[in-house]
Amino acid sequence: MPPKKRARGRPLKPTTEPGESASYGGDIREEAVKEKRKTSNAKGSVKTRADAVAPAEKILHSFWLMKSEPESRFENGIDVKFGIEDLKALPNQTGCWDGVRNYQARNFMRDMQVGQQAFFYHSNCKEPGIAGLMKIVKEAYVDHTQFDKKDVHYDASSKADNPKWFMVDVQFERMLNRFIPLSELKKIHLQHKAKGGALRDMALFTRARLSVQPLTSEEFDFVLSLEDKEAL
DNA sequence: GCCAACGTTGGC
DNA sequence: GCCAACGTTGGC
Repeated sequence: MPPKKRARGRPLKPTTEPGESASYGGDIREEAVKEKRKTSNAKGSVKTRADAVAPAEKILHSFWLMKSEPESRFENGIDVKFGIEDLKALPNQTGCWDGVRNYQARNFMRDMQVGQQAFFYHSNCKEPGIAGLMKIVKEAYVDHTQFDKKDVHYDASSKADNPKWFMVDVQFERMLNRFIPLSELKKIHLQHKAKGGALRDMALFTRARLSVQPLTSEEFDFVLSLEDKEAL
């Protein structure tokens, strides 16, 4: 992989570990495990034994939304700004998505596969929303910034022999034909929640604070289709 | 700049 | 293992 400048994810403060059993980490997968246990448990009891069931297959998501801040904001004297234009400006238009310090978001990054697409979402700014598309070009590997005392996302609790935090490499793919503002997505989400539709359960609204989130292919296609339609 | 939502921590 | 206090996210 080309060595490159950094792209930063949502500059979350380093948190100390609650252990790997993050409350939401792989929630969907856990649901799948539960289902599997139910059906494969001969006694059909509520109680299940972990060693009595076959491991559930990993349910892998294929589409993603990743948040970053396009406007300057200083954290410990360091500017955490990283918008889609910053990614575009890097060599090979590629950067590593470092600085993610949330277990659920980390787990999703570890599920990412090379070639998958992600929306670049602008957060904490004048007009939040989806700016463009990028591609995962390197699967999850250790986020070196957790060991760098000078880095905003330094995590003293993470040990080199058992790193807590990971990142992926992303490459700019293209801008959307138009910026899709959060406000518009929200209106659609509310409509779909009331009457049904692709965005009824979109993580952007059901898990607003999650900085790396999966989309179903229906959600992805729907959002993408908006770029060629008139703004609401 | 406010503050609701919610993830994390730590006391018990 | 509960849950109150705390800290952060991120829209508004």
